[in-house]
Amino acid sequence: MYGHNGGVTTEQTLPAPASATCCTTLTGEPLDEVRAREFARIFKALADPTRLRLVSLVAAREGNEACACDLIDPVGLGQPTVSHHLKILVDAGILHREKRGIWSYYSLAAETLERITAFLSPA
Amino acid sequence: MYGHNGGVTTEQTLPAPASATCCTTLTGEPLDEVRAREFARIFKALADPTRLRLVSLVAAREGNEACACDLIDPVGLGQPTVSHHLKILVDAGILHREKRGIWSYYSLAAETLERITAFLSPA
DNA sequence: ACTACATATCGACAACTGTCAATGTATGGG
DNA sequence: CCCATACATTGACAGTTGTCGATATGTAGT
Repeated sequence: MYGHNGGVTTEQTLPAPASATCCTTLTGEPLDEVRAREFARIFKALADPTRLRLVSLVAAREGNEACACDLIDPVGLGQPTVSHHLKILVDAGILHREKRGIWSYYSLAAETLERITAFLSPA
Repeated sequence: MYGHNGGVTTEQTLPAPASATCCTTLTGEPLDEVRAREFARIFKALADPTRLRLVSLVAAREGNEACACDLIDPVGLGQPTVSHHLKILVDAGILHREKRGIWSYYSLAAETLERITAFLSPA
């Protein structure tokens, strides 16, 4: 009776969970495996100090938007590392990216943050 | 007969950072490294499908409380693995544990969940 | 004491993660 | 075209994580 859920691996570049995560709450029906994986993906993106600081740095900007170049110095890590973290946040649907000329501008994805708070709120 | 309340032990190991995380919001002042680490620790506990399902299974119970034995079969993993995940959730301050007789009862820690929603809500 | 049961802990393993240096890919200015 | 700038990608590495089987701890009943 020992269920083995071996290597459930390799999902790459889902744009955003979106559909099934809508309206789901922690205190509602017990999460099925699919939804649990989708929400875990979002929480995983927030489960790193550097990424939390990046999100808060974006949120602190006028218009909730910041250039990548403005984010590198404050977190004190290398440019490739910051780029890597930003990619994870974008893939999880927490930030939006928009290229303008040379620069990449990142902004808060309010939809996802609202979905997370809705998920946790009736606790 | 389910436990006679004789040795009810509500152990609490490092419930949560609490102090510095109080009232902190994502959209307020940019997170310093200490607070970022504290919130990352909570999100990390939620960043796993199995643990999300465990929390939702507890939340689905009457009184937001469940025995560990009720949680093992639904998630389909081994008992040591479930015990490990529950420990992580307790250490992160997301669940409370209370031993009654032979059983360990887990319940939602509303304080922590509220702090997370407060952290994300003004998004 | 012995047995049965519920849970926690340990040791090990593969898989994943965060970080960096090096390199690649645009974009705009001269 | 050449070059500097802003980001992204790659490859490598140590550290962490999820899972298991085996074992330990603890509680209650006989």
